[in-house]
Amino acid sequence: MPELPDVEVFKRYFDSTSLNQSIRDVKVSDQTVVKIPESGLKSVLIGYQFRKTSRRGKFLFANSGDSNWLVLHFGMTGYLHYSSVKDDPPDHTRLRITFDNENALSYVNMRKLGLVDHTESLKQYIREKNLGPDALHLDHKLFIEIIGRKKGTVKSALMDQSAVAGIGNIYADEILFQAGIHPKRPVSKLNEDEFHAVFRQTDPVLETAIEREAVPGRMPQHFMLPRREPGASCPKCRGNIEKIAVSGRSTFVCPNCQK
DNA sequence: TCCCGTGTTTATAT
DNA sequence: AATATAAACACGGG
Ligand SMILES: [Zn+2]
Repeated sequence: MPELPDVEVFKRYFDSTSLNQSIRDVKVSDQTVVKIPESGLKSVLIGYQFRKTSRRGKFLFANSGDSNWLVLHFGMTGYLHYSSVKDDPPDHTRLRITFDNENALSYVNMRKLGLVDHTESLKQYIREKNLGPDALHLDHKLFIEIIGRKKGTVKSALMDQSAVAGIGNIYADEILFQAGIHPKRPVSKLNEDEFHAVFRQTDPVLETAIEREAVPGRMPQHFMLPRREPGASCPKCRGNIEKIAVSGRSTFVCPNCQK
C-alpha cells in the first residue's frame, strides 16, 4: 500500500484525528519496528500534543514542539488506525498512542519492514536517509536533471528514493503506462519528448491517486493500477497486459501501448 | 561511485 | 505442506 499517495492519505488522516490532543500514554508492542525504547518515546510524547505533520516521499513526520519529531515509515503493509481507547487495536499494532480524549492512534504493520523513530531535526533525518526531493509538484527541470543522470532502467530510476522520493513499484508502473514508456527502457536511451512524457504524467497520476484516497477500486477507468493481474486487459487498447520483472519487482506493462 | 541482486518479514494463495 | 509472492529498504560485491 504505502507509496507517496498512500502516505499522503495517512498524513491527512493523522491531521484530522490526532492533532492538538494531549498525549496520555504510549505503548510499544514491538521493539524491532519501533527503534526507540518505550521509555524514551514516553518521555518525548506524554504530556505533549502533535501540532503538525510533514511528509517527504514515503516518510511521515509528526511534530510536537521544537526538536521533537516522531518518524513513521510504513514499509509494505503499514497503516494508521484511530479509534476509541476502549476498542481493541488492530492485529499487528506495533505502537499505540493514547490521547486525553479517550481515543488512540495505532501504528499497524503486519510485516516488520517499516519503522517508527524519533529525531530532533527533520532536515538531518532526511539527509541521513538520503532522500531526494518529493516526487509531488517537483520542478520540471529538476525532475529531468535528476532522472536523466541515472543509469539503468527508467522504472528503477523512478523508484530510487535518493533521486526522487515517493514513487514505488505500483506508481512507477502507472506513471510509465500513462506516459507510454516501457519500464525496461534505459534512461540513457530516452529522448527529450519521452522524458517530458514521464514528467507530465507524474503529478496527475499521484494527485489523482490521492484524490481517490489511494484505493485501487476508486481509480479512474484509464488507470492500469486496479488491473495488476495476469490476463487483464489494457484500459487503452484492450490488449493483453503482460507481467514481467524489472529490478526484481513485479511489473505490469502493455507491450502495445508502452514502447 | 553507482547499480543490481539478495536478504529481511509474515500472511495468503497455489 | 512446501513454495512463491507482495505496495518496503539496507547492504555488499562487482
Ligand atoms: Zn494497451
